[in-house]
Amino acid sequence: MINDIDIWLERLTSLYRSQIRHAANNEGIQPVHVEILQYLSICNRYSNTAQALSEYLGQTKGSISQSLKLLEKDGYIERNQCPDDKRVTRLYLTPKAKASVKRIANSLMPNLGEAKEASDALKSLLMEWQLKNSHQGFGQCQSCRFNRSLPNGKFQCGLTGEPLTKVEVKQICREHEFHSQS
Amino acid sequence: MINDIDIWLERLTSLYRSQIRHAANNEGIQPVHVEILQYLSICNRYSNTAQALSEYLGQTKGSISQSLKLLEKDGYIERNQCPDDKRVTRLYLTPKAKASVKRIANSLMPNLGEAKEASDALKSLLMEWQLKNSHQGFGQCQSCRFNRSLPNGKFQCGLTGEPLTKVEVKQICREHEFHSQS
DNA sequence: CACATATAGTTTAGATTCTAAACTATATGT
DNA sequence: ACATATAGTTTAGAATCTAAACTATATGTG
Repeated sequence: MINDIDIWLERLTSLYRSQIRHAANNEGIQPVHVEILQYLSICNRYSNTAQALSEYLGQTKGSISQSLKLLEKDGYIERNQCPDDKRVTRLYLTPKAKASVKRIANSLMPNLGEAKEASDALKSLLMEWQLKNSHQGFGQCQSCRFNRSLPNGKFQCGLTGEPLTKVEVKQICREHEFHSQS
Repeated sequence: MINDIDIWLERLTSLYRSQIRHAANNEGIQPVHVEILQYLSICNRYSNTAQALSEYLGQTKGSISQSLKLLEKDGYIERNQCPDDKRVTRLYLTPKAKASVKRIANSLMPNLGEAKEASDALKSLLMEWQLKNSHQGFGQCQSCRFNRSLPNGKFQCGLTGEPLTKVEVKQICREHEFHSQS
């Protein structure tokens, strides 16, 4: 027997995808491309790679690779080989892509960001889910167990030791882990 | 600027789809087919049609039609022309399909149905969303403005006038509308 | 009744995406 | 030096998606 929460989640998912499809149509690109651009607009500087995208969107590397080729051809992204690890190619949004992402964000669920309780509920749902499936990764630094608050009001990543600005602490990171419960 | 709730929703959506994809793999069918079977397992007797599926999943009728053809060939669904309106074909899950749906439900988010607050938050999110986009439809009768509670503990649909059992009042209906806010 | 229009669903063709597997290249560990 | 792991690309074939044309039934109007 399917329970209530599955039904709501199912419906939310379908609705969200419908909206993404519609937004993609308006921009003249594919739904997956919207998701890729969105991810790149909210991920941090450790997480802007094809591999991370593949994990985040749950699709094969090959599929992502093809989408990226198209997005580059159409002037939405730029690629840079990482000097520290030459296997890695970092991805960057062009101004054209940033404008698209902005338009899309405005078209999705206007003014829904205000719903504080809903936001908290979604977060805790996600947390429980990821913990249960030991499917770690992908969350904002501000909710990560590696994140430290410094006395000066700034933040620091306990994994890399690097300082994080107020903007960066809200970005999505591959290495994100929730605080463990018990 | 993308806000928090968009990020959580985005992530929940991606995770959910990953799980569906995985479940579909285990069953040897396509992800869309899982969604179709799930919908048919929770919709009521007015809503088990190709048209409703097309609206619910936000895909073209052609696409749905093709999926249904495959599902019928593989013994997951049966079709019956509706005697009252011969344009309509009603869809029914076979025992094989019901078994699949059961396995899939168990593999998704074990024990997550208990989270009462999360369930409420999702519901109110959905409600706000559907109202804002005047995108009505698809919800459980128990939250519909047409649903009436009878003195004997049973329910009645104000649109069709038909009585609803305790099971039916939890099913998904095409004609569902939330109570309007003001 | 005749006609126009709306709705449910199917079919077709072409573009796109997805997956799986083989492949290149760089890093890491012993 | 060697085995193994990781990042990413390429390829081929299967599946999906969309859009548009099409059939069939219902409904509304003069």
